[in-house]
Amino acid sequence: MLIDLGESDGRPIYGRIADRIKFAIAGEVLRPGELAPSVRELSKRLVVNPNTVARAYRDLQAEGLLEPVRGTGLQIASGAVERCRSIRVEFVRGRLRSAFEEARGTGLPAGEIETILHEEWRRGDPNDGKGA
Amino acid sequence: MLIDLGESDGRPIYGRIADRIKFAIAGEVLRPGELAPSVRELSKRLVVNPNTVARAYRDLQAEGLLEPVRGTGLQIASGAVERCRSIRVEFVRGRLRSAFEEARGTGLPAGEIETILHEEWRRGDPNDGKGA
Amino acid sequence: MLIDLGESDGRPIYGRIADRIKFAIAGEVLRPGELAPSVRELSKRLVVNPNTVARAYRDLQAEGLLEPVRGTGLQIASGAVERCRSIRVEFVRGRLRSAFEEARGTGLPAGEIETILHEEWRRGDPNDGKGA
Amino acid sequence: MLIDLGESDGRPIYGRIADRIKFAIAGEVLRPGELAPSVRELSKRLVVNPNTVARAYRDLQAEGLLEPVRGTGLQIASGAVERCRSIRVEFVRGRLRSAFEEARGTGLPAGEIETILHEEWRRGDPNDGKGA
DNA sequence: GTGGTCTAGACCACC
DNA sequence: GTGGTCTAGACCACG
Repeated sequence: MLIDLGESDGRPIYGRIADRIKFAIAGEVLRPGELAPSVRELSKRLVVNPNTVARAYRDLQAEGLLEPVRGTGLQIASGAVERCRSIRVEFVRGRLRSAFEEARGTGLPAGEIETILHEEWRRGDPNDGKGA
Repeated sequence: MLIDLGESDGRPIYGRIADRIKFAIAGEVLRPGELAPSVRELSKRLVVNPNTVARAYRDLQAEGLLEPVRGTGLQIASGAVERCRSIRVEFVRGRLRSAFEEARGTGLPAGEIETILHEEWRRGDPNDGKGA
Repeated sequence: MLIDLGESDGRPIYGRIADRIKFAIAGEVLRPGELAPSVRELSKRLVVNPNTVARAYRDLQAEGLLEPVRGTGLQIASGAVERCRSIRVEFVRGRLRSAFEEARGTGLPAGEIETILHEEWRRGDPNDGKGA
Repeated sequence: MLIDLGESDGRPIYGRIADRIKFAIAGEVLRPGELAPSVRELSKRLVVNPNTVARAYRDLQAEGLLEPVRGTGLQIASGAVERCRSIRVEFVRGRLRSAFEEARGTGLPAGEIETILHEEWRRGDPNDGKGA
């Protein structure tokens, strides 16, 4: 799970870690009541400074998605799934929106952008070319 | 021309200046052989430190889009238009690709992402609803 | 290491710093994966403004010789040694070529230039006279 | 004569113009008592700002190689040939010396530099490969 | 007038 | 601690 942080596109590592946790909650890979992976373990797995993971967890606590359990660790909060689902959708929406805005900002004709859009969208589609 | 840098989205100013120049070259607002606006003039217009503009121009020189003419200014290089055009489409392609990757990384079902994609794409389309 | 920038021959400081780093990489004084000296440290050692060192490092990044590691420093890139080696010989080749062109441009007979060439080449040769 | 200034290697134009004049005097293309080309004419031929040519001529006057003749122009001074000859040799010597110093400064083994040196020297030799 | 170099110092995000 | 961004202002060479 969430071993990979994707490309280092300039976004802070802690933010990407937090996002991954959110998506894992939304996808019910992590369920309410379960413990999030420990800071030490996760930092080893990601080959990242423990402080960085701690920072991600701190942010998640601030958002009410993780709750500390004394002497045990951090537990996924009860209402977390729903909140993460909408976060997830809004995340996607925001990314797409700003990508489109930037693309249009170049002055390229919309048709040309749309062509690229189709190409790139298909490119990552695992079902593409399979059949039907 | 190119007076506006758009929203301060966190990207560095010098990068946005460089982009504007690129798009101006690609759109033939600035043509090869012409001089780019002087550092001092542009810095006044944008209410920005001259060093910031200079940095943008330096980067553009490194990409071979501007050429210094001693004591005169910076001239748009001869092959600049073509290079800018390709830079522009690669820029768009890259943005879309990483947006899609991030969107897929959330674990949202592809169909749902596609829905959002359509919504957001139409949202910015100035011609939308015209033909209806 | 690389404490000395040599004579102030009119070339910009940042360029000489960048050259030193390149030569250090080519000579494997700095190896891929290691961190380059920090901007602040090096600027102190060279009694130079940190921005000046930063500019040198920025140029080296643009050449793909250094890679940023967030919050940690700048790391010598993996392919850097080879690239530096070729940079180094191309540097030498270019200097010699333009020196020869300029020399020929004076209209001095080639034989006379060759004489001076031999004199000057021997002049700096530490082994000269040894074998005699 | 001296229509070409060679590559714009970063050296100031006025300096290169002055050099060309010196070499022309040394090679007796321009002889003492003759008039140097007028500022206007030369600036047109070189496609250069007249101020730039004027600056070169000013420097040459300061060195005593050109003398103003009232209402007529600038005349090559009487002792100019000899002085230019030695200037020419020293110019070549200086260029070669600094090129060698820089080449050695890279840390490349002397043998390797010498190889490049031979290659580059032959490269510009018009007699090379002709025969004998 | 032009760009280029350099200094000094502030502020930021990240690890 | 690290690098990155930006400002302010001085100084230089060139045309």
